[in-house]
Amino acid sequence: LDQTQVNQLGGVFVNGRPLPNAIRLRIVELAQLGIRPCDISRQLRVSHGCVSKILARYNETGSILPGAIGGSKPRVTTPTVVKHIRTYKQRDPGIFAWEIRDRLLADGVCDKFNLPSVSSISRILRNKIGNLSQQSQYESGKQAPHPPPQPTIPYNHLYSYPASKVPTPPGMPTLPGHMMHRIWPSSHSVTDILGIRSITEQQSNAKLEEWSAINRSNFPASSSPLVNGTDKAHLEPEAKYTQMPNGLPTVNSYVTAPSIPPYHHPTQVSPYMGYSATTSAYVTGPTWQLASGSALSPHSCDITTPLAFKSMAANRDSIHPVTASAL
DNA sequence: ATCGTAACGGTTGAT
DNA sequence: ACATCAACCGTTACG
Repeated sequence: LDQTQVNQLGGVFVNGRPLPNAIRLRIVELAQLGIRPCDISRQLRVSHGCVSKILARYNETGSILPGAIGGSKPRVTTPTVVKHIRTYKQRDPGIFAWEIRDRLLADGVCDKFNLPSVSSISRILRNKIGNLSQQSQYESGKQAPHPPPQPTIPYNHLYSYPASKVPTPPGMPTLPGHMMHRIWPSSHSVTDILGIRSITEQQSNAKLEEWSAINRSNFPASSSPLVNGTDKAHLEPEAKYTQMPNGLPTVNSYVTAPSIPPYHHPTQVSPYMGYSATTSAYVTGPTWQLASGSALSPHSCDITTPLAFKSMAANRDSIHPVTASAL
């Protein structure tokens, strides 16, 4: 159950599982400081292949999050089918799943290969159509079908994919004002970000992974990643980890920094100070040890990370001024 | 020396 | 409740 391993660089990883978000975050941030990928790889002890992948993904999606793991895209349960099922159920709340199935076939909504199984239908009834009273919101607007049982934690603000595939480099191209707050990368207040993140992650590590699903429920001619992302987030049953954070993250503490200066004053955003400090706080946080244990274990390498920085700085000295100053 | 990428062994989760 | 299986994971190695 604990498949934690050590790579060639001495870094800890869990085979088959995504790198912890804290590390993903640092990869992107170091890159934004102008540090070369190969150096990031060595310093964070993450394979350069992985660094490359994460940075590439970040450049085109704007998110540091891993893709959606597992599951399968609906083969029969298309939005259209769900809509019809909802209608049937609404018209006749006492209808049986097998009756719905028959009707789907009779009404030509599905052919016999397209046809959902009875258990599928009942699952849809259970999960996607809980309350039959109000449901029109989903069709027209962008509201959750069933109200979020828990306060919606605004981690979307930190991790969501931007509406366009436009990379959000230091220059930071502008997006519609109302979604400016969604732009994730911010060189500003790393502490704030990590602070929020720790709370966020306390809530559920797995949830982040799930809602980060980019195109999982993506049907042909579907909408933007952003929409899908938020949709998915709202549609999640998410009854698994109902761990409530003691304090709620304040959206306001996240300050949007529209631009990232070419160079920072090293003291301003110093990986050495900033990261080790914030990260250790992040790691040793009170309620940090959650259920999803295995994925968190690599965080323990945070302890060793400062050492990595030190040795690097000692070794390479003035070879790469940028790197050196950043360290 | 760097970096993109495919093979590989692994996990996940909707169907 | 259980099995599939296609999605993704990070590492490794090659070019």
